[in-house]
Amino acid sequence: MGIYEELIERGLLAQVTDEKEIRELVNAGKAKFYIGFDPTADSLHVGHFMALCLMKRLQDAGNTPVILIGGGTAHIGDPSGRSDLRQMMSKEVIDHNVSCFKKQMSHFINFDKALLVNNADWLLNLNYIEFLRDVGPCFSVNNMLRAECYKQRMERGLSFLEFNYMIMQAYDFYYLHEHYGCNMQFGGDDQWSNMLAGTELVRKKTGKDAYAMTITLLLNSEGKKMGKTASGAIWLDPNKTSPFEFFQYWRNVDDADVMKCIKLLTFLPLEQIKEMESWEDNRINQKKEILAYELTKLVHGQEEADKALQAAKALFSGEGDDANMPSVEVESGDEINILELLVKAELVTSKSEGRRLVEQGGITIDGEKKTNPNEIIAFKDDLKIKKGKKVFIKVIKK
RNA sequence: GGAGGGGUAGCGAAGAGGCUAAACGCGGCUGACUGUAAAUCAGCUCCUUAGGGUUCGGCGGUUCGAAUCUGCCCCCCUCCA
Repeated sequence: MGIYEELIERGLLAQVTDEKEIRELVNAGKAKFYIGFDPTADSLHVGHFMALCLMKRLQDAGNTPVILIGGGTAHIGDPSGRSDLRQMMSKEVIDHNVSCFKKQMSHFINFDKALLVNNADWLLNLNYIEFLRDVGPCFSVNNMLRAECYKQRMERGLSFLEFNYMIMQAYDFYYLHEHYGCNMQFGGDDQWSNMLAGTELVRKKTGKDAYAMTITLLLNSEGKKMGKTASGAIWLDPNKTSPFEFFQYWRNVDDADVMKCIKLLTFLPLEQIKEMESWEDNRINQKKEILAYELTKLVHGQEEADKALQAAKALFSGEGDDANMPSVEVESGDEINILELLVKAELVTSKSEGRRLVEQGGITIDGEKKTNPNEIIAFKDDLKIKKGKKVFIKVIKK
């Protein structure tokens, strides 16, 4: 089985421009493919994770990844699937984010056999008139307006700035094709129209074929994007989302989504996954544990994954070692008001919220349920606080 | 540039001088039931030193009293040019 078949089997591919050609290219390890990353935050998140995994898979099969950092396109902002205008980012912020991305990706991709480019290097110096005369004739506004990615914005308003995003992305492909021999583009399925614009531009300008394929968007059984919680994205940066939180996110996915995630995101061999599919229902929690462990290992390394697993076992089933429980340091005297403690430990954002929690019986400290919001807690070295059913934290006195 | 409509809590959306810290829905939190799942049910969901305090795009004004009336400003949408 070739890598292409494996990708299909895992359900990773959403759309391709030319199945036969792409299959041959990829299976022969002859694809030089690019994926764009918009540096709109200072860390990659789970949404990027799929793309990184796909890159790794293809790289392992002998293909060459080209990682394109959208340092230039970030100045415009992609309107695809967006209901509102993106905030314009300053050059300093973009540069900072770019460097953070580089660092994170290097844990993942073998850069000896990959390229990393930043489209700021060619987009920022374009001359408007020259550029328009160069690629402008290749784009039909009529066609662009029909593109799915603008639909939503056609109703709410689309600025000319954002309208140009597609052209920039298409130009990237053309540029990479010319300068680096890049013959394929990958991206999220929401990028499909932008990517098609690229293959068409390459064809019109050079007469050569270029290919595009999209990765399935990671949706849960309700059709919502995964990798987000109420408080924001799940980040790959351990300082923004701790390995334990990361582990717990996957440990808690819906039953209906477990096997899909395992297929899509882990590197477990397909035979093993098939075997897991035949497991009885009561092993669902084992599956979730495997999913969480594998993904944590991929992103944060084996050691962190082991720690997260141990901590989870200690907290939820009483086995294992609770030394790896997530912790925070708090400055305090030997006694502290319970509400103040909760706020300082960042378990709640206000004392009102803490008061509510305590009154509703949601706080347990060192195994003892607290219901009096005015209680003064003796604070010697550390306290184990449980908030609700799933949030555990060890508060250490600074 | 002209005409009209609009900006209310994380989101959607009521409210049109006091009874409004602001209906309702979603989301979120806690509890019950469970399997660290889903579904369901109950409560909670601005801050607080628990006395109060600060909110309805922004800054002023009228009034005993303003999310509600008013002046200017900012932003968004629709139609016309």
